[in-house]
Amino acid sequence: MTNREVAKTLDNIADILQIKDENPFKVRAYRQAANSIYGLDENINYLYKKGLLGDIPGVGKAIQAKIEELLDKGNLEYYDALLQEVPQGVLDILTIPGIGHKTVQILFAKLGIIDINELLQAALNQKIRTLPGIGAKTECAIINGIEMLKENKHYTLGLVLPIAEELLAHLKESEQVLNAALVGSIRRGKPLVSDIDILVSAEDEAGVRYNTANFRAVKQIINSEAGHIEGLLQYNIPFEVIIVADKDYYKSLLRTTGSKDHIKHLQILNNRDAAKDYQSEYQVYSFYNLDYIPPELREDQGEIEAAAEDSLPQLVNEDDIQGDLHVHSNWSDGSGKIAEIAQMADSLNYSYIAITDHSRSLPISGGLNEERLMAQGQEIDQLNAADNRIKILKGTEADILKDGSLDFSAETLREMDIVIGSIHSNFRLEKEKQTDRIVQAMKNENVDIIGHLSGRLLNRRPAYELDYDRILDEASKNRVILEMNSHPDRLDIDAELARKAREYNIKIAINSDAHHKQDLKLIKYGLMNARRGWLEKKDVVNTWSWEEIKAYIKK
DNA sequence: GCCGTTTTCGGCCCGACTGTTTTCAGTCG
Repeated sequence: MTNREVAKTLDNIADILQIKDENPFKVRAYRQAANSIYGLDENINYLYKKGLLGDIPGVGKAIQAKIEELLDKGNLEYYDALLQEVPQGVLDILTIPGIGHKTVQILFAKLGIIDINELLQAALNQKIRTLPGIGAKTECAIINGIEMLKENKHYTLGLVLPIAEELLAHLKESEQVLNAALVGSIRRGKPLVSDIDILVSAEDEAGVRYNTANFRAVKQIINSEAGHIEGLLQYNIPFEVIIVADKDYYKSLLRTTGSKDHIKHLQILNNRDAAKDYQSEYQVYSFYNLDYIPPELREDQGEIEAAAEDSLPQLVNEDDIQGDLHVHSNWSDGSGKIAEIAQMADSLNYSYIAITDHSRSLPISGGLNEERLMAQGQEIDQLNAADNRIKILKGTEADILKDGSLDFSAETLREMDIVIGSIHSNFRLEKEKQTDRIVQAMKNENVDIIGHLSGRLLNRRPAYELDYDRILDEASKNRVILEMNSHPDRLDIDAELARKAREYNIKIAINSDAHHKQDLKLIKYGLMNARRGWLEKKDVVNTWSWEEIKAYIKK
């Protein structure tokens, strides 16, 4: 069992206990343990073997025993019994925006609704509005919410990529496999993907078949015919393994990477049969008289024309990244000490890192008031004095309040090396008001970066209404940096807007928004998205030295 | 259910917004 699966189980237990209206502190205990496990650096099986489960914050005797049972037997009696009372389908209802545990409890108790489909039927029949405390508006919100969820038949790249990489590594271990790669939308770095596609070249298909079926996360093989294996992985993620002869590998690599529009456009360009033995994708593109096109650009958005004219962008690379400008510590809702985060940043060869904890209007996240912010600054000064391998920057992720002001005084903000302004409340203002609010923040001379601009949460919450032309115009005028938030649930701003921002000469910061030190590595998702937005090194401020950034943000 | 330079009990982040009400409960961050 993986860390994620253990954490998810504890989270589900918390949900069921909350629906059953049990002691809220007990609920929180399960949630905290789950959160700790989500953020662990180590494999939980390893910790169990070493007898270190009890060292995980929030894991006491009772939860430790439950984790051990899970890891030993693959299931947990306590949890199975809870599921008898409150089935999984009831928990799924919690994913509908605006529906919490109390509402789920009422739906379950009064109408016996046990899954999303039954809920939709009841809502369409106007039965929900008859329940105590629930009216027509909520009923409508339920219908809209379910429709939104049904449209989202896609998985976030953050969920799928680690499993895909594991399956790829597993296949590569086998002797029969000559070449193998992730292909399809994963290779193109799309934030949401519908399945995992892997291309394999092999002389012996039977060996590949055997190996695929033996991968630990394979739930079911649906189809297995010549050149092709199809099935389901954990979380019901569909996967496909495409097997070709080695001489066809690079041609197939291009074809299976897609996108469909990109391939179609290529074929119109040159309809001759490219039945050659290519040694690389570069060679395939040169057959079409084109420069090599990186997978992230292959969406038929002008990349083929650019490749023909030798004017493709030199996309930003992982090696270019010099630091991270948005990281939370245990001073607010992060889990790591500043010193540990700095150490991790050093191991990633960064030269600077900004500690940007929440501000006071986010009390649930332990937002800092002026006094604590200053105290944090002193700790950072001490750390910088003790160790100069990495520069720790003093920052804040200050809330943009409803009227566009920030909840720190100008005086306090001036003390900071870097200030991110972000919205964490009032998501549903009308378009003009929401835009005014952000423009107001951008005009604030102390704001350097706007964090997660659109507020979208993939598969969960749509972006809020904004006039993006006006935003880009003002960002450019006020020399405000826009954040490319790397969290795979956000990837905000999206690639399309990033590309547009580039036209306005707006600079982008690819930030991790890490809440655990391990999350610093999430930057790879932001990088993929930045590349999909055609961004080059010069567009991305955290490819620059801190001195260069400082000179840029000094307005 | 966890945790403890107040350790075996008694605490354990909260404030704004929304919808349903007519003073409040539920949700969200």
